[in-house]
Amino acid sequence: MEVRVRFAPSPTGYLHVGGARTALYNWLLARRHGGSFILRIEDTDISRSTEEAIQAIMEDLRWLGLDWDEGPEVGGKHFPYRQTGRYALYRDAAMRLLREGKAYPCFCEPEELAERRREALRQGRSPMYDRRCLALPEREKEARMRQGIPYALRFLVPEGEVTFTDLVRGEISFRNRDIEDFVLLRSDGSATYNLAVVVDDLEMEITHVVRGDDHLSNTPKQILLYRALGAEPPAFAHLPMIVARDGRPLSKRHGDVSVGSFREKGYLPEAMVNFLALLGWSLDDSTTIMDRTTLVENFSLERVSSKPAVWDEDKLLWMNSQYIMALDDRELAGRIFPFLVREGLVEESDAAARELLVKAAPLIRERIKLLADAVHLVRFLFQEVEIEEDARQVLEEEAAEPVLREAGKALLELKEFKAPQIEGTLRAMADRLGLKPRQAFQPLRVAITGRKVSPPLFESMELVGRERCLQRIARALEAL
RNA sequence: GGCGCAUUAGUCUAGUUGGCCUAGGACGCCGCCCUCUCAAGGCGGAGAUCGCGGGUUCGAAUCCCGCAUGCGCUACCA
Repeated sequence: MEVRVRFAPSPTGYLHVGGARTALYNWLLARRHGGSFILRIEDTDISRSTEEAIQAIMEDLRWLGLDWDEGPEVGGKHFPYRQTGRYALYRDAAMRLLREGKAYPCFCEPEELAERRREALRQGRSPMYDRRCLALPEREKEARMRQGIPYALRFLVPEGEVTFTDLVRGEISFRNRDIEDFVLLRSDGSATYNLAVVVDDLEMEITHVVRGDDHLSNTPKQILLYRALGAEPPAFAHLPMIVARDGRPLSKRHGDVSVGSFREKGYLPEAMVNFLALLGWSLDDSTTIMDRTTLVENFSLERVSSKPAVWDEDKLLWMNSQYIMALDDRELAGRIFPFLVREGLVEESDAAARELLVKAAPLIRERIKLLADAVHLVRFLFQEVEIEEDARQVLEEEAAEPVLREAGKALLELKEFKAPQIEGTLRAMADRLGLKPRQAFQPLRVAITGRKVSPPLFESMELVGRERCLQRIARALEAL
């Protein structure tokens, strides 16, 4: 049987890392088994769903390389792939349940239900629906319906218990008497989450429901619904939550955890994917860096952990640096370039700048953990330098003036303005002045790059070029 | 209150059927080396009585029971 999985975000905000991991695991499972990965937008909550959020979620999924086989923009035979277009399906299912006596109308008002719930809690009782509308005489129900009194449709939870095998956690069971008669259709006719998911997963022939842990207690309700509809439930796998260091579920409270924000900070999608994959899953006892192919070839739900994982950005950062170091010059430059454009350092169309960046790539590769880190490291290549505040002190040191003076002369006489030659002549100069390398080179670094920290000096000078180097040295000298 | 799930170092985790675990790997941290700055790299180090308490066993992180803590659900949200 073909493996069919889905990622079903509700577009009430941006895709956050927890959602991204859920999507990734689903995608991985589909790719591992040559199945289908379906994207379905759960926008039954119209008031909170937005079109922008849908677009943003799709953009983030694409950025991560999680392509869907069916869903918005790609279509599929189970169209449409957003719940707002599937009302008829939910209604049909609900009405069928009503006809078969597996659901019943409830005329209770939301406010009064809320009040009863509060009261129950106050008295230490379980705040479950008391089925008072189920007890209504048939004639009374019909009368009220005829009068047009709005009603919600509740599922009549049967007796017994629900036991299922979660692919991550093993056997889990719930007693039905702990499950209340949940609402299927709201009084405005719209479907609630539990009804919609079941109807959709059924209609879309989903074989594995892989989702967050927070849905674990919804599962028995859904299984009951599958059975009531005369269908076999799919397999379930509940992923542990991603929490912050304080042990609470990761959320906005802990800073921006949207996938988009990581992209903007300069994380690589391949690093995100690798890191996300390892948040709750492992290949073995030692493999940490894995490319997409390795992930696809080895992913299995059996190796998914059931304990919540703490989001550790330090490790993500390290992983990102690993992926950055693995990029070749041109690729790395290509990824950094947009960040320079964003900073206004270069024009999008500046081909020469692109080439210069390619040459600078080997100098910065091991010095950045985020693509955005490159900006301040290469700024001096694209802009005249402005000496940074904390770098001025370097020029105030005693050795600064003679170094700049002598270096200027030495560089002027150099036949070939290449890193090895530059290094040779500058080291000789340092010897002549009786200075340690550091004493001799720091003032030059500040003059050329404007900062105390920069890519390797000689290579940087080569890229800046003789003329500009001499100008910068002269300027620094004037400023003394 | 009820129901459910989880519990190996600061963190991610390995540990699938009890012995190869005096608990392995990685991030982070500390030290040394390398060094023109910063990194990267190399070498080394600290850090876990495997939540707690019982039990089963020749032997338990691994099996059983109890407890504690945390989290989730308990909506006409998803």
